[in-house]
Amino acid sequence: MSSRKGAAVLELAVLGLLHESPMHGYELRKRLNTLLGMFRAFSYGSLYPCLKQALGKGLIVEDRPEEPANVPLALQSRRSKIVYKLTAEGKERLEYLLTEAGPAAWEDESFGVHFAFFSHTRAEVRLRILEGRRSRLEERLDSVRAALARTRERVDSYTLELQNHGLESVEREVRWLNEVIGRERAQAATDNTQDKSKEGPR
Amino acid sequence: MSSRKGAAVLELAVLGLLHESPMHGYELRKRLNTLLGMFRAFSYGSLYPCLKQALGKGLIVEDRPEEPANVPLALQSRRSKIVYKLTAEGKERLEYLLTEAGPAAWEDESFGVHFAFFSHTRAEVRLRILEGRRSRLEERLDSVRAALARTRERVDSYTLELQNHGLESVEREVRWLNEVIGRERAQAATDNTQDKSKEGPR
DNA sequence: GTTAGCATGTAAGGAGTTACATGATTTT
DNA sequence: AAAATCATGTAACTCCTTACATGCTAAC
Repeated sequence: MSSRKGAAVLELAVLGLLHESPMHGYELRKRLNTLLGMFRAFSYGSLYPCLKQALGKGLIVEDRPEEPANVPLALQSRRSKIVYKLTAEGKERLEYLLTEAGPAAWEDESFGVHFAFFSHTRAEVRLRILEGRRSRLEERLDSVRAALARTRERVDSYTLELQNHGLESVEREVRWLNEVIGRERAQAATDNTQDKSKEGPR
Repeated sequence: MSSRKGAAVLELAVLGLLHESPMHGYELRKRLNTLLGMFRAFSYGSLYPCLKQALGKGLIVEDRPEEPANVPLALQSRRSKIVYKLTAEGKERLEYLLTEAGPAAWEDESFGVHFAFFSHTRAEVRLRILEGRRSRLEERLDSVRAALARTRERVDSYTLELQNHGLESVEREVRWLNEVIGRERAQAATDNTQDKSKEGPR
């Protein structure tokens, strides 16, 4: 019961955004829902507990605005903006989460968040996540296509329409992944040749 | 609040599939994940409890295969395929669920299932769901586009890439909805003129 | 006769939402 | 001074997954 697994996706998103700049919860949520707006949305009911937990783990610290010292305690506003910022541990944790290149990085719920912070991810890890995502989608395509081929007879037109739309959407995402992977590889090749002349620092 | 909300999506999918033909759980799950394979997947851990609940509500009945009467009880297999089939109440419930034309029908998680069974849905309800879905997506587009316009300066290239991909995916879905809506309207118009000559039933 | 796939189930728990409750600040 | 929006927080609940546990049936 002691070791929490943590709200993987939300935690990563929060740490990632706070890495760019300190923020308070309300703003964080807006940025979050802009960043991932097309894929998912979070409510305060999950954000604040997540912040609280991250605080408990020492990943972030509160930065409450200074009250002037001469104002009596009783009159100080009991509620004010709380700006959170990343600690060193938080940065470490963020880096760790970004380095995980397993299913946890390429499933539907998490892929978007991981991609959004690719700038902070090593090129090698990026490639593995992109390829993992691609094969995940291709598995799905294969299994649905196989099933479609098997059930040729029963054709409800709406069901078919939906499945075709789904197939096309996923095919489209695979093409996009191919483009991105292509660019990544080209980039990696360039970096490698540069490394040869410059002698790469790990 | 006495009325259960029920596992809306899964319940609908189960009733819808059982309406087409009786089936046992294992097969149901496979059909489910073919039907919605591109959008979501369900595990047995949610399917069986759902079936149990539907059984309790009298929406479906078990159809255990007949054991030959002369086999002693002790030897009868205690475990066999359980074929479920829809009851009259189940059909009513299915029809009710398919008639709901609110957010519950056009949100991300539920739209696919509702669409899949559009054959059993009245034309008027279909249109409202399709339009509801479309405006839901357009809201999302607007809000993300507005946010993008506001934060022009800060351009992380991966974040931007992700947001653009998301926008394009959703734009594509809107175009698809437009096509479907167009076809629906044409169909409705045809049906109306036919109704004039034939005097429509119910 | 043992692996692989078919088939049914349950307990514990994760990740999030909804609805509520409250306070502070800005706009009209 | 009212209304809108910014801001923080919690309790109860929902829907689903994971991991486990079991048994049957066909194929090798």
